[in-house]
Amino acid sequence: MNTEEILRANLNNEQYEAVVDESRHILCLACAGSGKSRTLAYKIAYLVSKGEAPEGIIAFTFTEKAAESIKRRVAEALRKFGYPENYIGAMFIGTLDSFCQKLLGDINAKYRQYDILDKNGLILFLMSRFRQIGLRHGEGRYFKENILPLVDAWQTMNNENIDLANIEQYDATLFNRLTKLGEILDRDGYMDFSFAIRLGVQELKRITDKANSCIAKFKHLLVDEYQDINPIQEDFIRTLASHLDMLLVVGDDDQSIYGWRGANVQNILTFNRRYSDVAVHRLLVNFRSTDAIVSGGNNFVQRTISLVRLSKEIKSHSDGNIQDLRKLWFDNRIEEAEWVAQRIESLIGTKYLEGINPDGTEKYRGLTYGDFAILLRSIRNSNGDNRDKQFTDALSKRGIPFKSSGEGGIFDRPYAICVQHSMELLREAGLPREEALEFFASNVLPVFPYANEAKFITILNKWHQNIHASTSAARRKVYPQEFLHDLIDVFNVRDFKDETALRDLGLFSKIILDVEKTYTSIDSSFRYAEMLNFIGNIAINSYELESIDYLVKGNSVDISTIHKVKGLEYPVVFVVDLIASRFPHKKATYNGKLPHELMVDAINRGAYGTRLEDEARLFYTAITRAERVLYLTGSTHHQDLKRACKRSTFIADYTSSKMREDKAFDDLAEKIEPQPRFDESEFPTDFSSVKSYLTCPYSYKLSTIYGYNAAVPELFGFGKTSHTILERMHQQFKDRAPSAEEVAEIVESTFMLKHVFPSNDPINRPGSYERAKWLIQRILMEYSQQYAADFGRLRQDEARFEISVKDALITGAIDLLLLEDLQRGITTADVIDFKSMETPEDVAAYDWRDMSVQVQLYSQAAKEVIGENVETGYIHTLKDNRRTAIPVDKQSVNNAIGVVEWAVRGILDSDFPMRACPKSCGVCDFRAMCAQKRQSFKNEALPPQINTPAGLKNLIAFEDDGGVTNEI
DNA sequence: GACTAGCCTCTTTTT
DNA sequence: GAGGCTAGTC
Repeated sequence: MNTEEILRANLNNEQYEAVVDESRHILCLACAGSGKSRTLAYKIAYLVSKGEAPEGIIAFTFTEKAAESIKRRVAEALRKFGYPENYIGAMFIGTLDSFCQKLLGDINAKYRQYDILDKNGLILFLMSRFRQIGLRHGEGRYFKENILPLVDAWQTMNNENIDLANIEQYDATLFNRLTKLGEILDRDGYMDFSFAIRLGVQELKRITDKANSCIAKFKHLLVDEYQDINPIQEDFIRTLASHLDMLLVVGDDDQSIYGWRGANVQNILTFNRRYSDVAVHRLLVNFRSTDAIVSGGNNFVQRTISLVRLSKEIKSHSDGNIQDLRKLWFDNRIEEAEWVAQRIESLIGTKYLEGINPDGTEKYRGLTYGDFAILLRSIRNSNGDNRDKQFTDALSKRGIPFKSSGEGGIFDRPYAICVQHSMELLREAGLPREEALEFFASNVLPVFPYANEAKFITILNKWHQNIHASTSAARRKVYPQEFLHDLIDVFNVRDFKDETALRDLGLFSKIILDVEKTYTSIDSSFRYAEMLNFIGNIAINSYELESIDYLVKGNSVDISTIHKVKGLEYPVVFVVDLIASRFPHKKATYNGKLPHELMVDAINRGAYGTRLEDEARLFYTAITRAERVLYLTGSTHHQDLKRACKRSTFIADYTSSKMREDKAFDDLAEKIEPQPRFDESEFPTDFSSVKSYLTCPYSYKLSTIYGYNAAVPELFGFGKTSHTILERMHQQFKDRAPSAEEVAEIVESTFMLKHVFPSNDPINRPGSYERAKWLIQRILMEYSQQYAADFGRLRQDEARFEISVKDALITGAIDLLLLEDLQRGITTADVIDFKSMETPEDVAAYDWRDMSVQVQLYSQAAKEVIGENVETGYIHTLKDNRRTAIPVDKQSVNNAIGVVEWAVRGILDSDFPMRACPKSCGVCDFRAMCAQKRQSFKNEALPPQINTPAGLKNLIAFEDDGGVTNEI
């Protein structure tokens, strides 16, 4: 088939027109269920088919998860066109934030060593440096009135692109604090998402000569979910697009639901006035939902938001074989939940038309749990209780499996609380032994029955000494992650069968990681208390388990907020809790600390607040999740509310001639075998996690599924800063090697260690900071001398690759030195290894396996994608400045791919045996929570061997067990 | 129907 | 601390 035929076979007319449009600016209004992802994917494949280079294509998605989904669709479209799927490794498909980070790093490598802080991180950052920022204790309540508003002001200022200098005339205190915050973030090597984009915009605006800039290769920009873009993101998009050949934005103004965090729906409403040469395409056929659901939606938007939307009439495609649309009112919430649960039970197995087979026959399956969603406006009450309780109770009673976004709070369960309270025991010095014993008996044992009392006292004593060492004594830094691991060791969870407990502790480990990332030093009882304050005040409300993961994913009913199901669809949807004053929620306006004079634009458009139209769009988003069956429910009496509830006004606004109000559990079709819909999102996608499976599948489970983190080593960041300095050298010296002085200069300006402070007297009394700096300086000087010829021919790059193996698409990135030959392109890829510099190590015992696999995978991806012929690959160990050749012949590469395929299969089968062996267990980060046994694989197929410089090697998981007892 | 005192209730979350 | 609802008054 030719291009035209492929497009016609896979797209409808509207989609086709949008894909082949050659305009410079394209606005694609795509209603719910109109196939917008498909259109995006084919647009990208179409560009490739016209001969556009894949590396010129950028696509922004709203979340990383959405990026994965788009990538899979692009891969599918590329396949139809007969191109290798690995082309997507050359494109950028991801969030605007991650693009921006990469861009900043390309412009100046120093940004690569900046840590990106999320909101929790920023709160911790402020806590750890509150004096430097000009905050004082006792100034209002510490968190609520001091830290949180400042975090909020910082992010809003950046999101709205408000000039810091303008704040001074209105609020000098705020101005000073924000100024300091910015300075200290930069000084210490941190950034938050809002500031990263702002910096990115500044850098983009500085570009005058595109051909010689780091955006030279980009030509096409596509933006998904354009209705939820905020002002600074729009500035970024606009500036970037001004350098490019094409900008395509896709979105639906009716589904803009993030105004409260700054999204500006005006971006999409006024797109064709703000850009020149705009072509507008409308994808107005909803292929997802029945005519009744769609026409109800049309009526709804007509009544509620007709004045503030682009007018459009959505059409439905077909009704399928079943449909049901009702609004129901109950006396109380328990009855409401009971009805929902019973209705799910009665619909399981209902024959459902899924689509048309390639041979033209209709494809049916029976409905199963995963086909149902229960959507709520809010998942938590203000007192912290879960709002889904009645629903989870009703489902549990009937044995219906579900996953709920309300389940996420780890402090609702005893495990994390037990850890938290154990840590609290050491808040003050002088814990009496009796009290510790009493705590152990009444708080620890009931939760962790295998816990060891004697060890509990021992480690409390050890950490008591660490934390409360007298100020005159030599200070020891406290690493709370080690403390946590010690506690988990004492609690003895090795034989725990309760996965919730293991995941809760894993998330606790993430909280501690965040603390350690931002608190450069916890070296006093005061700082230790600060950490406890963070856990007690902030972490309790803001860390949630990602309830959707490989283990619990399964086939279950989704109980979720509407926001979380953005972009998803379900055959059957219940929108529950439709009561007045909750949905629509009462209106609110911006109430932050920024001078309102500077927030006029934001306030006028209703940003950072809630208006009726925002709530209406949210409701519209909820109902458009439904494919065939939609129930709107609510109830009068709620246990926690004194007042009887009234119906949400939205119930009356949503009308359709097919609407029923009876509560009968009638069958909609005959029953057949329930069968889950094929779910692509279950596949592992990240190479670095797949890699850990090769060492020990159980360590994969502990780190990737349960989320445990390793303790931060003292020289944390040494490898990263070494890398950064090396990259900086290559960025600055493109035609000759730097001199010793020039190397020293780059080291001086770029070297950064976040957990070790420089000595006060570096010349006479150098500390580990100085020693580390001198070490890297010496090594890089030797490097630049010995490999002087490489400057000019080599460039350092973060190379990304995608390898498609049996069903899964594996994404990876490695830092490489690429040797470019003018005629033949990239011919050599070197992985630079810094690790061996930190600890003296016998080079002969160097483990080549991981590195070899990476180089081999990259060589394969490079070959397919950019036609580069990577003939040789090396591992460059900087410590001894040696390059060791890695085999990249066909057989070696195939073995590497075979190894990844083997791991993916194991992960999909949930095959996570412990593979104890003395060598790797001795250095494993997760010793404290592992029984260190030798278990067999369920899957008996052996992986291929890895071809390393030291010959063919087994995976570490198949290393000699050294006499560890075998267990099944 | 207009007005008001008093009572009830208080969200959503990615990078 | 404020928005919104209710019940009661005029």
